Amino acid sequence: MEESPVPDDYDPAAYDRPSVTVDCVAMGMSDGKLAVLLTRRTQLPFPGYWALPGGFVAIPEPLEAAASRVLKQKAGLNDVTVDQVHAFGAVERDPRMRIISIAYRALLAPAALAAVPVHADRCLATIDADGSVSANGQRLSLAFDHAAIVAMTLTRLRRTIDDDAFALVAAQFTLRELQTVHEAVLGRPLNKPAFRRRMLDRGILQATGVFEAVRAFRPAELYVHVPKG
Amino acid sequence: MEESPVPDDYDPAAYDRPSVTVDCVAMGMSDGKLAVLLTRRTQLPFPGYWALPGGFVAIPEPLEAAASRVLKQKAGLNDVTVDQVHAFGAVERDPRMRIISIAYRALLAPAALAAVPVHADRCLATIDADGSVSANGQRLSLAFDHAAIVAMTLTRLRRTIDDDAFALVAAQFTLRELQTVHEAVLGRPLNKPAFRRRMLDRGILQATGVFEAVRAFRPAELYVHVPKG
DNA sequence: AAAATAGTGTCTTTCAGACAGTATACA
DNA sequence: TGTATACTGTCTGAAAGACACTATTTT
Repeated sequence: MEESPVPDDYDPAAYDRPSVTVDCVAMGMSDGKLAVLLTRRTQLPFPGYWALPGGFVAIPEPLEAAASRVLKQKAGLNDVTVDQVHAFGAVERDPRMRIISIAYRALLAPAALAAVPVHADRCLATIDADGSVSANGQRLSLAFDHAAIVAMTLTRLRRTIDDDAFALVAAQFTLRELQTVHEAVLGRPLNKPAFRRRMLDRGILQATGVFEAVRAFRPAELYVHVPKG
Repeated sequence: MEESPVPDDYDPAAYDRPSVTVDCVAMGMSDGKLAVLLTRRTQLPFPGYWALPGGFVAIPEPLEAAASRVLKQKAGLNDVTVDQVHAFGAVERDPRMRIISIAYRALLAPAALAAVPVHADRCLATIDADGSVSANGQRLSLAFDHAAIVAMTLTRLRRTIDDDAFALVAAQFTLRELQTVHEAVLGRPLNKPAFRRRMLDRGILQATGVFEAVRAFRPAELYVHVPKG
């Protein structure tokens, strides 16, 4: 029970190695709902399916750098901060060969999301309250285990939404916009006075004295996020 | 900006691949403190350093299976449930070559932990409140980035201690024992009446009517954990 | 003035911390 | 009876839900 088939002094280069990829869950607010960026596959496996943008990790490349590179190459997104979600390593998750994929998530501000061109092979799909993905009211079947990746990413985001919501609004935002982000991510309505109290009591919001562009009715004050103190 | 150096139709087998390992943070309660199982390295790199038990992932082997296998081979632990913590992929984390390591944590009941034989090349170290690791009051320098792995594992465990504490006590336990686990993991004392109320109000504890073995003073009642309802 | 949204005051409930008290075991 | 621990009663304060209210803007 004590001897390993992989002793410390063994040369790791002698082993067969799995391939390692990163898959990116790039999310943002679109039309009041949480959206995720998908690319359409053209090759086997899963031709024609929607998938998360992903790519292989190069040998001298840190994992986060690979995820950032993928977002730049596949969606034209520059300087995106990514956070690791989970490593997915089921043996049969790719039918071709053993591929371990490390999922990263990116939170895009409204302007960044709107700047991503959408065309036949790239779309913005909605993440529903149950973690499923849909477009035009139609639920999508994603390639590989990407549905599970999105679902787990949503679960994680719900735990950290108090801090992460600021990455999903513009630099200046109204409390109603912030509440909409929370509601879209959590998948349920929130109590307005309680939400405002809770946010303002945290001491990380600063009123600007400026109000949003005039709409049909009373405009709301704009706030900025000042982290820490 | 649109063309990737790793197009979908490229043969992934043609790429250089990193090695992939798992490292295991096997934790349990020892002497009222949170402890972690370490093995001493005998080979380069980091000869003589304490390290987390780890090993390479085989091609047809799921990641969780690799972590379980490592714990069986390196510590004689059978049927251990493991949970993924994080994938560590800094380029220089192993000076020999590019190795991406996926960290798993295991929670050991007191009996399982006590059954692991400790000798010159295996020890139980204490995880301190700040996430550092020490033995005999002496802070240890761990091999590779294993100190960061332990620290992140502790951070994660603190978020889920309400559910995970039951894996760190025996099948029957007193509320004081349960509180000691919470306090050891959180690194701070807890209010006794509040803790008891909170645990009992969850409806997942069942009093057995049996009391612990008589000690110097009044013995406490034993409880069992009944998940869900 | 009507309509619609921004923003607030306040009641109630829930729950955790604090602290003192009672209960039960052994020496 | 003393001592140390198990366990509980109750006060207080913090924070969230609910709901109605006031405030401000355009039409």
